[in-house]
Amino acid sequence: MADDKRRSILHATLCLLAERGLHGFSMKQLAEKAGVAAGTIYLYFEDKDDLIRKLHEDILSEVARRLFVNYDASLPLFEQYRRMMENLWSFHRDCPEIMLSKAQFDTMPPDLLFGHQGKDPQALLDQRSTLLAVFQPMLDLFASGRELGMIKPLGDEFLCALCIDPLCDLARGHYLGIVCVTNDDLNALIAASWDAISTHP
Amino acid sequence: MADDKRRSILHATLCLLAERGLHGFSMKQLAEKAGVAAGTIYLYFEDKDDLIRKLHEDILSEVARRLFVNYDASLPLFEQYRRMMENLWSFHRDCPEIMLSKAQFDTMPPDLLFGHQGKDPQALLDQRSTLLAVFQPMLDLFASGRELGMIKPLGDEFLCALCIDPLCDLARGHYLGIVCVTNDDLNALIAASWDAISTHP
DNA sequence: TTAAAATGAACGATTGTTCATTTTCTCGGG
DNA sequence: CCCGAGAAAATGAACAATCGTTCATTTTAA
Repeated sequence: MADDKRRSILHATLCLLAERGLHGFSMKQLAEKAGVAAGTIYLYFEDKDDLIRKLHEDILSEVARRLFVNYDASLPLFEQYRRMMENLWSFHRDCPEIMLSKAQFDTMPPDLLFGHQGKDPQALLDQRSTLLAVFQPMLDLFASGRELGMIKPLGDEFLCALCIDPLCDLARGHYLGIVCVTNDDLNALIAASWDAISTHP
Repeated sequence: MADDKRRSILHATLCLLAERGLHGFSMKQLAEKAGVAAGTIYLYFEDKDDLIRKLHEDILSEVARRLFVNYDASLPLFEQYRRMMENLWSFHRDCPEIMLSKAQFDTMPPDLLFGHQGKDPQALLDQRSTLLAVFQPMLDLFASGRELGMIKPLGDEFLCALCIDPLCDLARGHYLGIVCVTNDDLNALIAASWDAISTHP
C-alpha cells in the first residue's frame, strides 16, 4: 500500500524530531528509522522543508481531533472547558512525541515553517488563521462565554495563551520527569486556568 | 580586548539563532556575522555545543537580572508580581532576539542542552535547579504568598507555567505581528494571570 | 509483459573542526 | 623614543564527515 509508506515516513519524522530535535535531524537517519531507502522519501515529499511542513499540518489536525473528541456545545461552559483540557492532557500522555515536536514548531522562526519565500505578512496571517480554524470549537466556547459575561473580554489569542500554554508546558515537564503532575494537580491546574480566563461573581 | 571578542561571538550567536533557528545555524555563518574567522570561535569555546550552552546560561542570567531590576520584597504581593510581569514584558520588547532564542531553548530535547553524555536523570534535575536558582525572588514571592493564603497551594513549576508562559507566548506573537498587545491588554493579562495563581476572597 | 514503486550508490555542497601561518600585541634594552 | 624579539591572538585554507538530493537500476505489482 502506498499511503502506508507515506504515513510511516511521517511517523518516523515525528519520532526523530522528538528525540533529536529539529537540528540533528537528517534525511539519512530518517530513512533508516522509517525503514525505507533515502530516495523513497522524495517520492512522497518534495524535499525536507515540505516534509516538515506536512508533518506540522498533520500534527495540528490531530491535536484538534483529540481536543474535541467528546465535544458537546450544550454542556455548561466550564464542563466544556474541563473536557477540552483533560483531552489535551491525555493526548499529551498518549503521544508525547507529538507534544515534543509541536513545542518546537510553535517556537521556531515563522518564516521556516511557512514557505519562506513569501515575505508578505498578510499571507502569514492568513496561513495562521487557517491553521487556527481547526480549533473552532474552542473559539466558539470563548465567544459564547464572553457573550454571557462568564469569560473575560480578551482576544482569542490571549485566552488560548492563558489556558493552553501552561498545560502544554507542564505536560512536557511531566513527561521529561522534571515535575510530577498528579490527577489532583491536573484538576487544580484546570481550575486555575479557568480562574485566569473567567470572570468572577 | 579579549573579552570583547567573546561577547561579540555570543551576541552574533544570539541574533543568528533568533533569525535562522537552531537548525539552519552554522559556524561559518556565525563567523561572518560576528566578524571573526572561523577558527577564532574555537579560541573561546570548546565546540558548537559548548557555545550554545554558554549562550543559554548567559540568557538565563540576563532574564533574571531584568526580571528583578526593581525588586522590593516589602511591597504588597500583587505589586511585586505586577512589576515582575511588566519587567518581563519590557525586556521582551527591548531584546526580542533573547526572547526568540529562549523559546527555542525551552522546547528543545533536554539532552541537547545539558551535556548529552550524562544520562543520569538526577544530574539533569540538579542542573535544572541551579539554573532555576537565579529566579529565587519570584520563588520567594510564591512562597510568602502561599503562606499568607493569597496564592494557591501549587508547586513553583505550576505557578511559573501559569503566569510566565502566557506572557512570553504573547510577547512573541506581538513581536511577530501575529497579535497586537496594547498597554491595556498587558494590564488585563497581568490581572488574568494573577487570577490564575491567587486565591479568591 | 508493462507499468509503478523502491532502491542506494554517487553527487556537489556544506558541515564542524583543525592547525600551519600570519598578524597583533607586549615590553625591556639601546 | 624606537626597535625588534618573543608571546599571544587571529586567521582562513584544508580536512574528513555528513548533508540533502538525484537518477540509473532493480524489485514489485498489475
